Amino acid sequence: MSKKIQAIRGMNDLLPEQSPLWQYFEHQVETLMQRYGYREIRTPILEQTALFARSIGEVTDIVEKEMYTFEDRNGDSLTLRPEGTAACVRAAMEHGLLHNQTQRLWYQGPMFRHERPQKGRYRQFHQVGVEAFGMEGPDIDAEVILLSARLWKQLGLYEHVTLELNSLGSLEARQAYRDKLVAYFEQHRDVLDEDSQRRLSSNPLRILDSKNPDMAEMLAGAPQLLDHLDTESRVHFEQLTARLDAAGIEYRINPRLVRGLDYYSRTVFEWTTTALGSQGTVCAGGRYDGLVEQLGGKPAPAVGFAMGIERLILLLETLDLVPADSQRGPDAYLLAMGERAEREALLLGETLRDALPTLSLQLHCGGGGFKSQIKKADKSGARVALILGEDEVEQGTVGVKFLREEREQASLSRDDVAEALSALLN
RNA sequence: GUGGAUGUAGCUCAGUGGUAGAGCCCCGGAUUGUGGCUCCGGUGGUCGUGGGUUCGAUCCCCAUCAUCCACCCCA
Repeated sequence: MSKKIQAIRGMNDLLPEQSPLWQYFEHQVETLMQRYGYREIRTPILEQTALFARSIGEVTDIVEKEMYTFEDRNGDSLTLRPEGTAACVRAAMEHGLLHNQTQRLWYQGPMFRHERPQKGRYRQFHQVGVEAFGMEGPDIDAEVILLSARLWKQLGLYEHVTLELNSLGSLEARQAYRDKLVAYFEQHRDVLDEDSQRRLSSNPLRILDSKNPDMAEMLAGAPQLLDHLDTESRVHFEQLTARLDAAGIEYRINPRLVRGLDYYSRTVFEWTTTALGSQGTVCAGGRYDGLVEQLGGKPAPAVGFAMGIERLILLLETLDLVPADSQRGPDAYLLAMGERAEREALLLGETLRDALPTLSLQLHCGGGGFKSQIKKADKSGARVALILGEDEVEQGTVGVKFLREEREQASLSRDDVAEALSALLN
């Protein structure tokens, strides 16, 4: 076993049994995006390392220790994208999509992070993301949240996820709050655990999120982010919650919700579930008004989110929300007995596909006895078996045996098989 | 990166210090051309890998790799 070449740790094969569920999910997403007027953008999975260092933040865990970074043959430092927003902003800027205009974009694809794999967390995983540029009001924040809520409703997940909401304020307000928070933590340095000591200089806001019960009391007395918002951000946040209230979307304001990426400001949100163990975040995002400028563009407000497809698929499976017809077999399975029948079957299959564009027909190949062929027809999940044996060849007919319903076997003339078959199946 | 659990047939798992079994799957037969149920038979494993203890290791010990779960972090 160990000598055999295996997939890279944390990178999974998606097997045929799984792919219908993925396709179902992807189809839901595509139509949803289309319905809200979002257009798809596809960017390379490799980018210059500097793009991520400059956007996500030099001292975040992602950039410090989780990126797949390596040298190109010419010495450039390249990185497999750990998230989608940076590349999306880069591409939009590069092609002038942000020039004095608004944009609603979405993307989908693999992301890479070198973390220890566990349930719902993989080294290659897939995200669907949404990014809206050039709109600074709370209406667009509300729109992307409503869009995600609609997806949960479509998938039957809405009752199983919770929306958590917070505001980080403007970059300036956040910086001021950060200083105040660090000062508070300095006073209680003896209570801070090892992780938090480390974060004190790198990402003090994250300390608020700690699960360590020994620090709970100290954290409860810490200055609150929401008390230190600048006026504009507070108004923005109030207008957002008012819009969500009007739309009937429930949420929980979580003053300790801080995102791990540096570029967020003002609105941040997460959709979480308790059904997946410790990887409970299924979708997360927020506003990142400063990022475009930070990456060298003309300042443009932006808001977006990303959802983890593996986690959502896992959730659908856990909650038994997999649509039943996603595993459907072909309409017909065509089997043939004997050399001459085999040759005719190949052509008959083509004839039927020509005449009936929506027909799904699987041809039996590889010979075998009648019994084994019909057994395979059954296993394929097909609704009918089309039988082309020596007798049928002789008589210029084809047999139609229904495999999943009590119906008499039919014999169709080869002259008008397509019409007759189509009529039988409807 | 840290901690814990687990690695035996394609899958789910038993099992023993004397080199292995079940169920499912797959193939064939009972039924010269009619599946799902039943019965019978068959294919399939260097017992994750390397080393150690032992007359002998799949079992005991060590290491290593992988998977899973949790921490951390995050989608």
